[in-house]
Amino acid sequence: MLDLKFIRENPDIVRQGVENKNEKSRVDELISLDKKRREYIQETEDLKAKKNAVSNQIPVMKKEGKDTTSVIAEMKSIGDEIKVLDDKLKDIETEIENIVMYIPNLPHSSVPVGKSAADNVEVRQWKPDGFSFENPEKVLDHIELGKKLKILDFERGAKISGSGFPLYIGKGATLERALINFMLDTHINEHGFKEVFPPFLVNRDSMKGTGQLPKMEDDMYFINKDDLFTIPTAEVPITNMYRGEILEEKDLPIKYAGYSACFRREAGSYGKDSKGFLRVHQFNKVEMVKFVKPEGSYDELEALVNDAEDILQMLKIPYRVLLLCTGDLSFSAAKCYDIETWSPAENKWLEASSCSNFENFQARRANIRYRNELTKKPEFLHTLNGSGLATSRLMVSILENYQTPEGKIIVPKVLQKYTGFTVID
RNA sequence: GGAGAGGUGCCAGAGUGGUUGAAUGGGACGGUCUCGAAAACCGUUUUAGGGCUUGCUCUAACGAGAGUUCGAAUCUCUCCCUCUCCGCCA
Repeated sequence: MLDLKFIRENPDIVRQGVENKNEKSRVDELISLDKKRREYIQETEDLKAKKNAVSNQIPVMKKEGKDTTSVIAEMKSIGDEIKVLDDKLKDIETEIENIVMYIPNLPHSSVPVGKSAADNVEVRQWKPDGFSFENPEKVLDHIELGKKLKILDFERGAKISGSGFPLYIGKGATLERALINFMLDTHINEHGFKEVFPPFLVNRDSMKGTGQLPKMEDDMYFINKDDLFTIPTAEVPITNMYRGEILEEKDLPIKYAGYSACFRREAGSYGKDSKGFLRVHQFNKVEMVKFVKPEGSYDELEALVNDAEDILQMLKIPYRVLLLCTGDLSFSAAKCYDIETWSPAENKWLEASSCSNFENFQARRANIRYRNELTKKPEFLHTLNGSGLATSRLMVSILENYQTPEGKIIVPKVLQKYTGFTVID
């Protein structure tokens, strides 16, 4: 959520930012509503002040034995007036909220302006020693490998739940678990994160806090009976840990890493890049979330990307880092890097991580503040999060990059102590 | 799911219709005292929003929302949460 005062004072900046994000805005409407809102506030508060003053006199008058019936009657009519104004005010505030909750975060000045993913900028590429994009041998894709080695079963997953719910079996399941543990351990022991294991179902306020609602409601699984949403990412429960709280400046930055299953309806995306693991309704992810002071948040973003990259370097998976252009940025993000890993069978890059700085956009929605030691005032902090990383797309790269000409899979060195085996055959 | 108790400031805890944004205690911060510290004493200590002469002023908030009333932390209703007991259960 953007600051109403900021919108009021900088309508052009807001309009431009929203346009660069390929979104529509109702800034003008918002500004005129805001003006009306302030007029109503003044009117209603003047009446309330008067009412309070007179009401406080009533007990005094009674004590003095004076007749209060006419004052009471007068206050009653003022009360009715206040009620009418308050109702109007509430309507306006609801309308303002409806507009403001749909205004996206503005892109940071360092983000390239662009329309679509084609305008994203490659920042760097990394590949292990001796790696080549050319493959003399025939490479199997992850679906073929999964079937041949009996470690992935998409058909039975579909029978149990539906398409997009993969089933991991035997060494495939162990490898998945090993990967999760390896990533968590690395972030906790080497990158200074604290482990958290969050709930997978969250309430409506949490979904609003991180920006999934109201805009993306159709993409979320919803349990009507209990008014709960399955999380699309651990970002939601972890960021909302501090919703409505004021933190101490000395405790910042706060860094959490947590595993969760992630649930996405992916409404309307059937057919496109949807085979196997490429687009699924349930996947596993280790998420990193940071709560930081505003002034250092862009350094924290760079560090966050590096922490995610570390995992891939240890796994020896080729990857590249993209700086997303304005048009490809998500609703809540001010700046975002995607990390894509290489799939030799698809012969393309697959998005495995997204690291974003939300500045105070989420903090404002979720009302997460810290007390500035200098000013002693509560201020909104900045939130960031990054996948570190999502296993499903990463699993594609691991299986495909680590296959042998005979169609076996070598377990990456760093995962071997977690799996207890070195080859899948 | 059933029965009961309860949700007040950083914490503890009073307050059952009338200047109560809230007693009292603790903590924290500032000051006096001290070589220094402790103790003692004095003072400060929620947040959001509006207005203008930016310092003041007004409004709102005692789990959330609605209601009664001239006036609500206090009364009524709905919801949420916590605790205790019972039931069920990984």
